[in-house]
Amino acid sequence: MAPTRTRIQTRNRETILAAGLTVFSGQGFRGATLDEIARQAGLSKPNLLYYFPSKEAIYTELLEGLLDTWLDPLRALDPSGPALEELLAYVERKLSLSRDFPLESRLFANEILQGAPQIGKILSSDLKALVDEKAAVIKIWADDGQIAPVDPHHLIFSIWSLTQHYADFDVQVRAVLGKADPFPGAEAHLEQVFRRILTP
Amino acid sequence: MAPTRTRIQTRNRETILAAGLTVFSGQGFRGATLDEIARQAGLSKPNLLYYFPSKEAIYTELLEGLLDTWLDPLRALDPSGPALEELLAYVERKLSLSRDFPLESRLFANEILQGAPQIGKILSSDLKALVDEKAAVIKIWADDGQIAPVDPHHLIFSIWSLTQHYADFDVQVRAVLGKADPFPGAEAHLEQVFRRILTP
DNA sequence: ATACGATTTGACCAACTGGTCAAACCAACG
DNA sequence: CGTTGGTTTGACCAGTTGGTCAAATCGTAT
Repeated sequence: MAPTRTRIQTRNRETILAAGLTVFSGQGFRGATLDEIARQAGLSKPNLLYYFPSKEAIYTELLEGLLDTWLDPLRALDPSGPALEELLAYVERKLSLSRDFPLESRLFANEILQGAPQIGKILSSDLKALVDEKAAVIKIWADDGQIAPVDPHHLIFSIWSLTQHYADFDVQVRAVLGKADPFPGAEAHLEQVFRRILTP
Repeated sequence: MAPTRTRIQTRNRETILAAGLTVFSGQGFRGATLDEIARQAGLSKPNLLYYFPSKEAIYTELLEGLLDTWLDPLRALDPSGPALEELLAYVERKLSLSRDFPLESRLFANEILQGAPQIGKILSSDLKALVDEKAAVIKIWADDGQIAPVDPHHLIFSIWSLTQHYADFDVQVRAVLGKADPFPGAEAHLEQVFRRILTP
């Protein structure tokens, strides 16, 4: 059963996780320090370690809590829905995650970039299984002629890539565009792009 | 004028930069250590610091040396060439960089992810200028009807995103696909995708 | 109020960090 | 051979790192 927690425990664990998200997403696991996380959280370092047994525990809990949220949009892809609309809705849900949770996106990107030492196993088991399942759905849609023929796995990679780019490379995108919020333009562009890719 | 260098200097500086590339691209700037770079290079730590004044100097030299190579494919986009072929060739050049220089790609990705503390300035000056120039070319092509209408800046972002994904998220791609080299599939997929996006 | 467990912290530690320095080493040229 | 300048290193340093611990403080149920 889940451990019983006091109000204070719940609040402080959340504060710490929020601070950890900020620091880990900007520095990666090795580059982040407990002192910095403690400062961000407004707690003393020993106090952090009263709520979490180690630096790694904070990081792991963040990543695992994140993964579900991150895959929900793909899970929601409905095999019985209209193919094109389902895929466009998936793109939009994924882009919304980038807009609303950029830190989470960068945390994940950092982990993968550094070789996925913590979640590598999960990627090749759970994630692979989910992707294979949804790729099969996409293949059926393509074979049916509901969408243009396309490699289902690479299509999924393309969706991930294009949507997460706006969170992960935010600094670059803004530097090139000037100061403007890139998301309105991104959304219109991506809808247009995927319509052209997928329309039979 | 460029500093005169002995044979040993040239060789050791290259060894150090190669080691630095490996370590920085896997850990980011803060996460990397001089000890680890020295170990990778097969040199002692004080010896590293005989060739470079600081950790940051190694990192900066790597990044700056990289940036030119990284932007060459975009520079080579020829306004007088046939639009679709030019853009498809650009995609292929960019994908080749991902295949042949994945460490360089990840080093760059790490720098951007962490807020581009070293090259932020260059992004909003040189990079922005280059992108604006090439975006204007693409706009003309679209207005001419040589390619389908598309937001030029976001098109460039899409090319960067889709091609670099296979280097930066290599671990994830391989985990999902199984062990296979993803690049042959990626190349065919991306050509198909950009043909559909750009064909008028 | 008081007693109890939950919470917080200052002091501390060993390992590691980027970096320094003087001394040793080495290659090549006269 | 010897000297000279480039090269290498062991010993060292001050600051930082993740983590520990006993003692102090707090909250609250009685």
